[in-house]
Amino acid sequence: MARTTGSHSDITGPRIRETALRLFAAEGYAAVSMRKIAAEVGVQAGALYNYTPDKQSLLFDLMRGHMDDLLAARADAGQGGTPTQRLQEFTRFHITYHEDRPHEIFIAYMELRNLTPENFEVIEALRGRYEDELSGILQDGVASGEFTLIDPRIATRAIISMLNGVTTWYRRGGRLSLAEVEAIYWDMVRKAVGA
Amino acid sequence: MARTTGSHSDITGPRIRETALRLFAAEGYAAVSMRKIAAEVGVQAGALYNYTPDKQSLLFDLMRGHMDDLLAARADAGQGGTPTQRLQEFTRFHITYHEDRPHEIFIAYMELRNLTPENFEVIEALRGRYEDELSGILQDGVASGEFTLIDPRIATRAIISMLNGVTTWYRRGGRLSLAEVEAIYWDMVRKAVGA
DNA sequence: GTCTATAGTAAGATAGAC
DNA sequence: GTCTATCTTACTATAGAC
Repeated sequence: MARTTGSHSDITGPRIRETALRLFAAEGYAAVSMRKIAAEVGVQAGALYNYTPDKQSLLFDLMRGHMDDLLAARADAGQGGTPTQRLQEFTRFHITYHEDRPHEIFIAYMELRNLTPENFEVIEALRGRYEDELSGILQDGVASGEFTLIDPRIATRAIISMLNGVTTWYRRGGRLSLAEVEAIYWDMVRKAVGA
Repeated sequence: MARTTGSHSDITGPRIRETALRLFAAEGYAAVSMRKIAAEVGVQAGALYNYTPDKQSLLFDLMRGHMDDLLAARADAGQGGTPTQRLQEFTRFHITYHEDRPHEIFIAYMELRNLTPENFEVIEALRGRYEDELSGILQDGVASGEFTLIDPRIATRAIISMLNGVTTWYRRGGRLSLAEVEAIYWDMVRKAVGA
């Protein structure tokens, strides 16, 4: 798999990002060396520094890219309707979007502690924007009387935690289809908020 | 804080475990060096090896100790009553037990990937035993007609994920008391299972 | 753009003095 | 039981040839 001398920036760049993402998710940022990433990509360690100034930037760029993509995809998704309809759409969106991005969501929540303080602030702000969408839905639902929640802010965190858990066990081709998973989780979320 | 020569096995042992637990939870197993643990304990790095054969054993012993304690505490907790009563007790137990052990639960779920395969098998089996308790409650509730769940196995994972999320944000002395947190989560769990 | 080679640092773990 | 000192390995990052 190792390559000889040559120019491959259009291939190597994405491969470095994909490989780093996969390894960071599987083994953790601190446990993955630049040499290991390079070996799996098929280059020498020094070549990585043509694409990232350092290892921390590699992690940060992966996380920021994921959050930007997530927020953009969310902005494109359906947002109208009653709070119940919006909550169902949020549940469906969250599960579907992350279904084939288990690495991204895992890193986004687990590698926060390995970011420098400045980088952490940026990612945390983006994460807050995403979770505010769910908070808004829950608050609207309580206001309209559709939902019965003791504490919408805590409910936001509870629902996000529950939905994120999907990626820890769901595997395509397993016992359940994605549509079935969505139905099971929506059933629990809907009932949990009292809709 | 550094100590001079002397015998302190009764003090140093627990301090090493406490310090390693805290640092592993805060920064991750791979990111914490033996030198760093030793520095916070107040000994030199070499002294740690009087208490653990290696770093991996230190992590494994912490995780196994936590799971053993958790299962023992669970065995002592109330187990009788209807499925609804048992589910409420499980919810209360899980939140209360982990409230002042956020480091332990964080490590138990996040550092699994840093265990050797043999050690992973042991911890995973203990974790399965704990989650089986919840699965049993949910299955009994479905059988008795108290709960309406599409898939009790998925519900088990969803509820565990939701409850584990508590430790990521709950801080003693914050806006909510532990009793309030228990009430909020029980309200959502109860409704989610259709009780 | 990638290579080889290496500088400089830090890691896990051990040996032997006290 | 702890210390100092060290072995060996591995790490991030850089320099210069091609």
